[in-house]
Amino acid sequence: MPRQQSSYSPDVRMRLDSETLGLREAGREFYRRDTTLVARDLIGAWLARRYRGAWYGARIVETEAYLGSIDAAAHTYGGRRTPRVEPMYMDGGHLYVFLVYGMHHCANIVTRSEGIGEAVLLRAAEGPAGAPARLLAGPGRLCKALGITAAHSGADLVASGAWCLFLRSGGQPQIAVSARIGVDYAGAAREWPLRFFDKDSPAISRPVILRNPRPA
DNA sequence: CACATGATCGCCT
DNA sequence: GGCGATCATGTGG
Repeated sequence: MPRQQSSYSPDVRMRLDSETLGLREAGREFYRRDTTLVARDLIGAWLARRYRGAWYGARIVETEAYLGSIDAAAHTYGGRRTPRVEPMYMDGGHLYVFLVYGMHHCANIVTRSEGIGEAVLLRAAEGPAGAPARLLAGPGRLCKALGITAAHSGADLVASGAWCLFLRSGGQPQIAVSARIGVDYAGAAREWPLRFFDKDSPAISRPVILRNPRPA
């Protein structure tokens, strides 16, 4: 049977509320810190993109840290360098975007300094008020809704004019931790508690992952 | 609700 | 040549 494309309209890009533009912008040093800390601090931040003169954005509610050469789940495991992953070795604050399963994109924010190869995967976000609740609930959906593709791999989030990250202000969200999703091939690293999500968000990609879902 | 399946292609071995 | 840092749909309980 022929498969229907997504039921969401293909070109929806989330318009950023003008009031959120008053938040403070993350500078280079924010991204150069410890990758796991950055992954935590990205919960509640707004990723914004300028497209044809207007700003669009979403509030990040779920992330995963990928720890480079020591992390069997990371594309840079063992210090591997290929053309695809080269942006992951850029200075903190750049985008690393790749295609999975031949049809979905995954967006990451590079952390630490040039040559290290660590990053944070953006797994889910909430659109501005009025957007469908689960429009950005998953890494592929997030990229689709914001119009992010592999062509954006290597883009700079700091002072580029086309991208911006606004840090959360005010109340701290309740942040929960779990193992990462979809990395069962990664040996011991599959258990590492490197997934962070806003407990109260309706837009997280999956509910809490149980450690022992099916005891014998 | 909980699975199971197929789509689809760039990348790396 | 094999396989994903996924998702939408379909089945059955």
